[in-house]
Amino acid sequence: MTDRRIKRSNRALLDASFQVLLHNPHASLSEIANQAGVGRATLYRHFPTRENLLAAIAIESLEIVEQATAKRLRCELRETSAIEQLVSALLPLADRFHFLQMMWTDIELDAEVCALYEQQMAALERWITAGQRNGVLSEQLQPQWIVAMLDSMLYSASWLISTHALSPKEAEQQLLIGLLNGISGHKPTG
Amino acid sequence: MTDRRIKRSNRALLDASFQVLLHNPHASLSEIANQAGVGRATLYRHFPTRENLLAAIAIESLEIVEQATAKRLRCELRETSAIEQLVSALLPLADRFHFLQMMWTDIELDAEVCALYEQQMAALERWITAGQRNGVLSEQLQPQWIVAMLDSMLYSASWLISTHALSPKEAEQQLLIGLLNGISGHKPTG
DNA sequence: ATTTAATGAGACGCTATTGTATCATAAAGT
DNA sequence: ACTTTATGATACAATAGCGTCTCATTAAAT
Repeated sequence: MTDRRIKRSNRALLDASFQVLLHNPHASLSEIANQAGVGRATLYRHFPTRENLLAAIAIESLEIVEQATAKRLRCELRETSAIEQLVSALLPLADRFHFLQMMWTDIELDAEVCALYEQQMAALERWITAGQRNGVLSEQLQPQWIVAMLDSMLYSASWLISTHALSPKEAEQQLLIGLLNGISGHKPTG
Repeated sequence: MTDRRIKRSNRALLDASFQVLLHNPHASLSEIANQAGVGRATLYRHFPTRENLLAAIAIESLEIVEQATAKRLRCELRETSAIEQLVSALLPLADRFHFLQMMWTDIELDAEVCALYEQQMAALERWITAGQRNGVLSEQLQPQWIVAMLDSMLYSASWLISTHALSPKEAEQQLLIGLLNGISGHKPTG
């Protein structure tokens, strides 16, 4: 019933377009098709319009993130190690965050993208609020600000990794210290 | 000697293009010229190419940032309040950071842009390194990571302000707490 | 008042990209 | 083996944006 070629082309296109657009947001659909090893016509058969393609990548990205976080977010946040684990799980996906942020202007009009995004944001905010109740997270900060910090620091980490300023290991370490303790010198040790 | 009209058109173009591109990165030069209340031909007389225009905005943005920070960065970082003052000075310029980040792919090829950028980054890193020596900033973190955190959190703040999720005042407060102390609950108070 | 030159309006050619349509081929399903 | 259909190649029309040029107008400089 379902032709294997469809799935194969679809994968090749989603993978290639993600990689190509990540490094050149202005890339034409021809370039993308070439990089995917697929005819331009085939690209249009799978994704009728450019917006459509971008939305598809965004949705896949959001689903990947969801898959990596869903289990962790389901159980209540009780100790700091859970945050460390979340960051560890999310950091390898920083490219996806990068893409979503970079293309936000183009994809924010898509209903499914928005729905997924808001859904995940809501889940994350609930998790964080629980963490605040449990004393793991500061109650001085608003949940949405903590979400924003997490998001933007993942982006920073991926940036520094991609420019080889930091190794992935270093980046993760720095991110956790900075996120959890801030940048202040250790005055609490007084 | 110098015709006032030149300066006036130039200002109108720089201001309008910054605002327009901030909200629609794909805006055409026609739209920009319209918004500036200037003919399209005039735009081309001032900025021969699109890249040229983008670079000009970037350079102006970097100069604005430099003007706002130079004095503060010149005197050594000795106490936390200096950081708070830097953030206060920088937060109103978050739109400029936003622009630079959003257009980075398009402007990173310009020599002057790169020079200004690296120069400011270097100054900031020196300031931070001094702050670490003085015990104001954590020595566990690499200067470039602290820079990245500052940058990305300014971006986050401007985002939340622009979406009306946080008021400017709230955003500044949350930013400072998060940046200096991190998101952890107060375990040091034990 | 006269000269200078920046501007606005518009026409023009050019290129790149988009999206559609066609048709032979070859791979997959039965 | 036979049928179905996804694909690749190609041609095509349509659009949009870019960059150049011209010329009358009008503001500014002297």
